[in-house]
Amino acid sequence: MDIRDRILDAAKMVYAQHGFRGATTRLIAIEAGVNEVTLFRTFGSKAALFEALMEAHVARSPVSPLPDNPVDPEREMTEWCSAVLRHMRENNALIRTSFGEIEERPEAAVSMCEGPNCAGRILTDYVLRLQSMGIAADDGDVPTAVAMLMSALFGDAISRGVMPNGFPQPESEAPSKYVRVFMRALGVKPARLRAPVVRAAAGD
Amino acid sequence: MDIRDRILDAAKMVYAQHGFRGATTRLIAIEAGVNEVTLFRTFGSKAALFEALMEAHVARSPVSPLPDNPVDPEREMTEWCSAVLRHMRENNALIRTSFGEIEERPEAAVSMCEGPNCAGRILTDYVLRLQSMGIAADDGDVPTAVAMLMSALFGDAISRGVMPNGFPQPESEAPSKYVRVFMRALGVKPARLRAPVVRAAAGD
DNA sequence: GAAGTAAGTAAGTAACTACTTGCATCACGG
DNA sequence: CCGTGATGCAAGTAGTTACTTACTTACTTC
Repeated sequence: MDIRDRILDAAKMVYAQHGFRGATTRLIAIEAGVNEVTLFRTFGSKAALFEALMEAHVARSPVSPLPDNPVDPEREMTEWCSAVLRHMRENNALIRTSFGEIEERPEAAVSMCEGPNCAGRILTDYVLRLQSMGIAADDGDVPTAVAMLMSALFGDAISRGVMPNGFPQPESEAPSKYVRVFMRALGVKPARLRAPVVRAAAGD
Repeated sequence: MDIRDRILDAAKMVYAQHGFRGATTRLIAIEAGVNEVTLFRTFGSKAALFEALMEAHVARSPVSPLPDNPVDPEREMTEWCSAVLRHMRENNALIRTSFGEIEERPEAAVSMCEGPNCAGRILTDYVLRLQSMGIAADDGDVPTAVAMLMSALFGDAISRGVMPNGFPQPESEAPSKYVRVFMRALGVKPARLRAPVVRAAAGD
């Protein structure tokens, strides 16, 4: 791998674990397996390195889509939530650290929020489609329910490690549980009550 | 105020803003209006000061109660959520910072979680009472719904500043909106629809 | 007024941190 | 074979940080 990318990767790891102040150029260089001087020659300064890091991070954050034409809302939303949650969990230390430094370095947290912000809009649009199709009740408070679901994913990714019994068990079924509660809050009927055909795959 | 408490208060503020590494003994001393040497004479070391700080913090975190005999669930839960959310918002920088340092100093975040953990149990018990009274549907997923509501409060307190449009507007009405969605998810009827007699299940 | 105690002041120490400089090494193309 | 550019290495600089030491000041109590 390119030296620049190796340093960026190392910086990401070290930053996630130790924060900006704790992520010393020495540690980053060791983690990247390069000389500390190389780091300065490549990026100029620690601050510049972190700017590059944030840019690189937002550049390659995937955004999970939701189908334009909902067919099986429960399954579709569960898969979507699983993907979003997995992504958040993979980056959980990074998210926590950047949030913890909002006061001193807001840019980092703002970068981190682009993904979730976008995800929230995607989900909102999807649910509005469900409403207009008559699949979801038309008196549901969509923005609030979406905020709650997104917060649940966020909280799960970030806090489950510290307070495991505050979250649904087992971990692997959390997304489907969140989605079912979400659906009920918005008056979305489970598939088997809507369609003439029944479930072939009864999950639980 | 006692010098010890003045230092503890200052430490809390400075820590919330700058994190453990950034909260230098010098800054804390200035903020407390005492000499830096006094700080060391009082607590011995920076680490010991922070231990004392966490202890003091959990010692005086209030826990909002919920009535033993529910009368008006919507009002009661809304008031409770407002209180919990207010408390979280007041400490939002502190919560963020301690969460951001979980990897390096887990104790701080664990202390911060005691409150929410306890709050979650209180809410769960309350909802179970609603269920046994027939006010809430008996097929609702209480633990998951509670997790989602608590996450919503947590997320609101912590992230609203960075992504305001991810949360219900206006800020002041967020608690009541969360509660309404929560109630619907658990099949709790608004007060006016609840007759003295219980009707058959699966209304929606 | 003596004695004790809590606080301030000034100065210093050892370790660490971001960053620089100067020089050696090595791969590669002409 | 020679130059060039990327990298490593050793050393150094200036600033910061936790913590210490030695001394002074002010207030209380006997």
